[in-house]
Amino acid sequence: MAAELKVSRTTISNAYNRPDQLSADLRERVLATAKQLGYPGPDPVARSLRTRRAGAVGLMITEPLNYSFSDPAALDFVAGLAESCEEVGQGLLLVAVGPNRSVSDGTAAVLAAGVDGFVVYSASDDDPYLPVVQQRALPLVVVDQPKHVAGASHVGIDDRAAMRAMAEHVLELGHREIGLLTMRLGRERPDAGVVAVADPDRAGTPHFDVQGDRIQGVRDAMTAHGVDPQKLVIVESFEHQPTSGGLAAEVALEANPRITALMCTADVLALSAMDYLRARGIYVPGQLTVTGFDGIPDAISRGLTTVRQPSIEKGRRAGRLLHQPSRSGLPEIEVLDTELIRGRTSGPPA
Amino acid sequence: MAAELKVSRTTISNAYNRPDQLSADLRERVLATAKQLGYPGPDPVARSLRTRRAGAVGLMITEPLNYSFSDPAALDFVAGLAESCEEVGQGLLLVAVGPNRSVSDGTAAVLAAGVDGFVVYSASDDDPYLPVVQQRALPLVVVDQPKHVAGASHVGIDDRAAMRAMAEHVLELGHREIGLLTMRLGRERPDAGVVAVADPDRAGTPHFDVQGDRIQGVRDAMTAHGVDPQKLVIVESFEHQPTSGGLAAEVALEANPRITALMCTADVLALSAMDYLRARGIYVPGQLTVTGFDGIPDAISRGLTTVRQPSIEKGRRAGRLLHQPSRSGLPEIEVLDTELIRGRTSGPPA
DNA sequence: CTGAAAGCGCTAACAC
DNA sequence: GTGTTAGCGCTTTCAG
Repeated sequence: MAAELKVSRTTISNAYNRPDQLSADLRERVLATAKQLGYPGPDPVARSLRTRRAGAVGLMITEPLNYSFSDPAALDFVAGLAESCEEVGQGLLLVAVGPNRSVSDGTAAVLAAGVDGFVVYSASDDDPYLPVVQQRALPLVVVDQPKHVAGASHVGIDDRAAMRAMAEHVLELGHREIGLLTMRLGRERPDAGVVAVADPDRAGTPHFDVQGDRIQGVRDAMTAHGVDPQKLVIVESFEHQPTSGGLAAEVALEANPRITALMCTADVLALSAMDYLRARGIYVPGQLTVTGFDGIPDAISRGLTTVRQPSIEKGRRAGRLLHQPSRSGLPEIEVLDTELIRGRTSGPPA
Repeated sequence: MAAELKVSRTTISNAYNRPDQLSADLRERVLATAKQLGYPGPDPVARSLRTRRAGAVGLMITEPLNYSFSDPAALDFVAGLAESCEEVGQGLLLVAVGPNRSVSDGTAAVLAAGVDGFVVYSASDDDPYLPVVQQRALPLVVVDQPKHVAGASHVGIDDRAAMRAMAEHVLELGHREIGLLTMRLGRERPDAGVVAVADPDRAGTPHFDVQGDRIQGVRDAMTAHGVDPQKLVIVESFEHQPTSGGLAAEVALEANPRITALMCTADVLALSAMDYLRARGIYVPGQLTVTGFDGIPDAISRGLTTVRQPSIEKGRRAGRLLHQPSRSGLPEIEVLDTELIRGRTSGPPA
């Protein structure tokens, strides 16, 4: 350290961190000499070690990156989180631990993150990195899923109720044969294929709580309407491609050609399904009702019947939970509101 | 440090970092005791201080966050960078220093970032944070702009040539009255308004090199075709809203109703302009030719005549430059290829 | 294969 | 308003 320019290290430190602790004149001189000597200012790492604050929060992304970066809802969440970090002058450290990477590498990355707290976004309940991030013993906020993580705060919505409301809407229109297109239900690729009808085993014990809750929501509504919930055809799209929804729609209609409504657990799925149906000359909602979930701008502008959830707000809340922890120190649960949007893609069955 | 479980600190350290340096049995015992004692493993910050490696790269974003998160081209860049970081097990630290924040706060954030290198994405040549990040004396990669930063590597395209090629295309179709819709040309909001014709002063000395080069490219082509480059109507959109392109189109057509071609420096601008024109009942390309820049998926699918640039690849390259620096240690310049896409939005003037 | 000692660069307490 | 001292938690020689 350049204490040798003329004064002690404290003075240097003060020059940078406490302008009021020394004469403006001296401070000027210190800074000038520093610049001249090429001293880049206090080392942030050393400072972090001493102050025990890293000045950043970690965002652990366990899904493949192209997944997160292609879903507007996920991006909105990140934007909201980034925004709340910017507000308080914190950095946001993306820790990507997708399937392209060995678990040990990923573990190392989580362990190496110099952060003051973690946000976990939408992980499966058996995610291998969850124990690792818990081990860090830092403030932790889980967004969306898993729904229950010991010691972690949570930000999410009532997926079951929201999806149930959507299913009520569909059932009230008169639909009885329903297909549900869902994102992956487990970390492992299903034997049946990348896009396939989920076998009862897999659909019965989903490792992604959000998907599970939404399935349950549909079944709740079916039961309430006297429809056998076992009749629901669930198609799982394991990957996240622009055409996934279309493929899933095709699989669903093959599995049960009498389906009159396709409910999707994400707008991106629904929009892709609509593209597929249009290409096939199938009219929406005349011949088939399609519903989504998320309320992304594209869905709204295309008139999709969907559930709007406040994705940006989720990010902001997650940030806030980290930046201004509750006085009790106990984890907090925030359940945000959703809104059913009746668009132009749902109508009575043909 | 929990050296007191039974052995020395070295042994603990080795247990975590050098499994081969001690008996598997002892290692087991150490790890078990650690878990029992609730020792979360080596502190990443202390380790970074000692090893002089932070395990992360910083991404400095000087534009407002909603700007970056609403432009697919910018997102693709981030995705590419994140991908290359994931590959090598590095984190990606977002340092947002937008205009919502005081310069001193932003400076502090840049100075506080515990990273091994920085990427600066698309900043103005007079950005106040540029000197700060340079002061850090870390490996630095600038993407897009400014085109020349001392000591920094650069990843970008030949904006001038790419835009010139597009202008040639437009001129060859016969257009002579051209409007150019561009992103902001300076950090300060122009006096004329958020969306306004850029006065010669402002258009003549743009602080965003990319925009400047693209303007120059259009003028090059005009000159080559014997058209007075001063006739070009340049409309600057200072902010980045979904309707910005439409507003800019309106301003351009008001300034010169004889315009037959609207060239845009971004697809998002062009698509918004198309929406506006459609709402006004103006046919593209029948009555007006519209061109874009970037080659985002939406533009391609809507048949926009545009320039495709490899945004994801830019991110990957930027990451690579940081992760595997040249052996010479000298800054490197990478100029990526672009491709002119002749879509369905350009045609002969009416 | 294991231990002792040094020190990364900084800031917080406290004395002057 | 300025200097002295101690130590954040770790890894890295170097000896045993």
